[in-house]
Amino acid sequence: MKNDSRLSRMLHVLIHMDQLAGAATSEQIAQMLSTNPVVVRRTLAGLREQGYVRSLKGPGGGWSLARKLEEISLADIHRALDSPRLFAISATVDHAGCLVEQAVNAALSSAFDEAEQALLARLDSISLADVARDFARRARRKSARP
Amino acid sequence: MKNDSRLSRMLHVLIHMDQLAGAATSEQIAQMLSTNPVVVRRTLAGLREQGYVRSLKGPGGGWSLARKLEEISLADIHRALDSPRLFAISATVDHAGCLVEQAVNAALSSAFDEAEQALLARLDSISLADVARDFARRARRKSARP
DNA sequence: GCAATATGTAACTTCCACTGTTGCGTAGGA
DNA sequence: TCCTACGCAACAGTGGAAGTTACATATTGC
Repeated sequence: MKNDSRLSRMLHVLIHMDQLAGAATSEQIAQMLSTNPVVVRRTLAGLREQGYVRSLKGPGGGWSLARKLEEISLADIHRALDSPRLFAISATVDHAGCLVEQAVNAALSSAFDEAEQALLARLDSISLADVARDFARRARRKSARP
Repeated sequence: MKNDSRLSRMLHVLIHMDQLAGAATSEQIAQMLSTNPVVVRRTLAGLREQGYVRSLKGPGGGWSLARKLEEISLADIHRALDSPRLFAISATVDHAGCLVEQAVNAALSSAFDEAEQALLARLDSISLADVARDFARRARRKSARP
């Protein structure tokens, strides 16, 4: 299976947008991400629906933040992307009546559901501002000792 | 992305194998799983390498358990399948030098790595015998109140 | 030895969701 | 009006699990 990189990419973009003065075009963002402007617009559209970013058409237009980084958690962005599948593994339901299958699925589901809840709680506890602060720290460290 | 169902399927099969008296052919197992005998042999081959099952050729041959269910954890089977990717989401590494990307990846990686460790620990704490006992409980409940 | 059974394995095709691309429509600024 | 930038539909590309076909090999039982 191929991996879903939308969450990672969108976080990356949002922090960059915060650093920029004005708006960024999907063309510019696509270059940041080494991808295509259409992919950028497609993915950012979900974030706009949830009010995290704004888009403007025409010259001088582009994308900009609609909220402060402090008010956005990593889990918010995950949800804005329509909560994509977190796990690459899942239970089968080939034989709904098979008690063995039910027992296996119960064991797996409880483990995976728990892991998912813990992970989402963790992502909810991290704001984009936290990440931006970590970025700033890395930038300082780099300029101090290049 | 399509989901990986090998773990779920193999657990299902192993419990069934424990219930059976003799060996099960890949043909029979394929019917249990609604799949193809070749897929079964391909997947069980990994478990055989790790000593969890045995296979015999010729008439009367087939697959059988090489260890007690008590001695096999769910994580053991996951590892015997070569530890497939657990998560459908991953970080990008398009710009190794971008400090924003590094900060984002650090945040995501720590959350995902933690979740993975917790999940694997949980899967390690559950033995196939535990699942078999749950199966037996379900069977009793069903026969008591059909 | 021979026939039947069952695994072992290579070499495909199929399937699915994210990703990438092209093309065209629409809105806004100068 | 022209240029810019987003909006969106409709594809093709991609990677890995799953499915399929074909054939080789080993074992049992006669």
